[in-house]
Amino acid sequence: MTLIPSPAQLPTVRPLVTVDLAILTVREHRLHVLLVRRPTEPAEPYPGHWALPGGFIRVGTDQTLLDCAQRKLAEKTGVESPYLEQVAAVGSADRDPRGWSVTHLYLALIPSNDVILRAGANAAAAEWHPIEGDRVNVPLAFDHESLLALALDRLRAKIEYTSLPAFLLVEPFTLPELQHVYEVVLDRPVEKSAFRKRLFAQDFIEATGASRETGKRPAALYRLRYRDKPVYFPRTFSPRGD
Amino acid sequence: MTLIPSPAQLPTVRPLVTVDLAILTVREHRLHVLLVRRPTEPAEPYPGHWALPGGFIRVGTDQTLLDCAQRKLAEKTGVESPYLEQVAAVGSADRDPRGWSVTHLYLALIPSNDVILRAGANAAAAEWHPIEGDRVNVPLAFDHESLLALALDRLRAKIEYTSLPAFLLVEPFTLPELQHVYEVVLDRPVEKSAFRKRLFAQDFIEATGASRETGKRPAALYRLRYRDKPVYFPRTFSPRGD
DNA sequence: TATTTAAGTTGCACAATACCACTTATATTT
DNA sequence: AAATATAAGTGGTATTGTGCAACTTAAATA
Repeated sequence: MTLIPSPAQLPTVRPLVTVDLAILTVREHRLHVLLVRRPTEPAEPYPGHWALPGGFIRVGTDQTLLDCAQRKLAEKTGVESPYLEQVAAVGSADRDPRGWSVTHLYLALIPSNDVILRAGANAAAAEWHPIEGDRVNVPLAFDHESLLALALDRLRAKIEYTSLPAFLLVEPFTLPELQHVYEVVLDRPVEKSAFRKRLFAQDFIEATGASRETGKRPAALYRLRYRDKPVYFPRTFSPRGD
Repeated sequence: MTLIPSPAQLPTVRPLVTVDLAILTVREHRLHVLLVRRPTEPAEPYPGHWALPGGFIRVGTDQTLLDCAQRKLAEKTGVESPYLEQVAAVGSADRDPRGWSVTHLYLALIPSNDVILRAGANAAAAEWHPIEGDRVNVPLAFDHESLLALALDRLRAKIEYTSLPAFLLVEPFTLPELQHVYEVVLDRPVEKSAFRKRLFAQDFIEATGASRETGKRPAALYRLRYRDKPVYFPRTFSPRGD
């Protein structure tokens, strides 16, 4: 009996593979995260709980991990090309009661203005929830509280030395508006003069010529020179008392 | 006929889930990466090619993604607790001919001295290969060339503002040795005086009292104060001519 | 016209690094 | 033994980007 070369051994038991999104925006002077309600069927884990939007990779539909994240973002928000960044992959035997699972966490920054929330097929409702510190005001399904904390850590770390917050605003925007976004995310005041010098030194914004009337002296409007990626500053922010 | 609540729909077709490691060290004044040879059976993809060490998650064995990375690292090198960091997850329909797959890339830094290379069950040979720029001198299987580039990018970015290179040395080490590791990884000279002032300002190293004879003036030996995590410097390195 | 307020600017202080010259310790050469 | 070479290690000024505070400017309002 001749042995046919045995086919390569592929694992028959495979982990569940998902993508989850921490979609963040600034509304009413506070950072918010988009949450969806899990289905209420008792067969589902965490029925009725709030969760980060996400779901299984669709092997037939999604060409890449990033495609999958973009698809889910568009499904929930209608936003097509926001800032979208992979934060981390978290995988373990016990994070999902249905079995060994790996989730791929993406951070999305979008301006709150141009969002039309859509309840997805697998989610009864989608709502903005304000962020208090590292948490949100409702319990989350699975390990989504720690996923949210990871995304917030990433955002707050990068804000110290990048222009990421610009992606939370609609263009054109004024410098006081941009400064305010920094202050909301960092949860501390930012010094006006140093802030503006940083921006101008990198010249990643340009004046539109127009200005916005706000009741007092009008503020000049700016747009980004490059929409695709953030600018890196040579040093971090940090008030002297550190 | 009564409907039983349908069980939650889990995907029946699931991606392959793997972990790959970029294990880096400095030998003979150059950065090296550990590569293994893929099995030569024709049923295997990329038979006989060099590849980053890695493999499928073992759902029965590995409790977490990190556990899996640690297990594979120990299998190949015998090193138990090096610096190990998740770099990124890369997933797509076409990166592995056997089907939709996601790999989880980890970066490991180890001192070359205490390594005993072991050919694993699924790899005929394990060898150090010198790194030239972003590449290695042999073609790699799958998308491992771009994975390697990702790991190198991460290392080089972090070296600009952290003490990561210390994990590439055995303790105790001298400051000229540490400086040399920085220069090898950055592929540019580092200014001695500024370098030392940075180190001392963070005080993450302490003198052992002993010194190493090198032919000329002996160099003082130092050890790390904290083995678990790198130190972050307040600014990046960068020569003025940038 | 004076006042108020937010937008925007100017100038000096300060901290960390770049760069360069110098001193020190050891081995080697004369 | 003294001079020399070389790598280890130190000190001092220049430069850069931020922190901080006072100032000017432009509009709305009293």
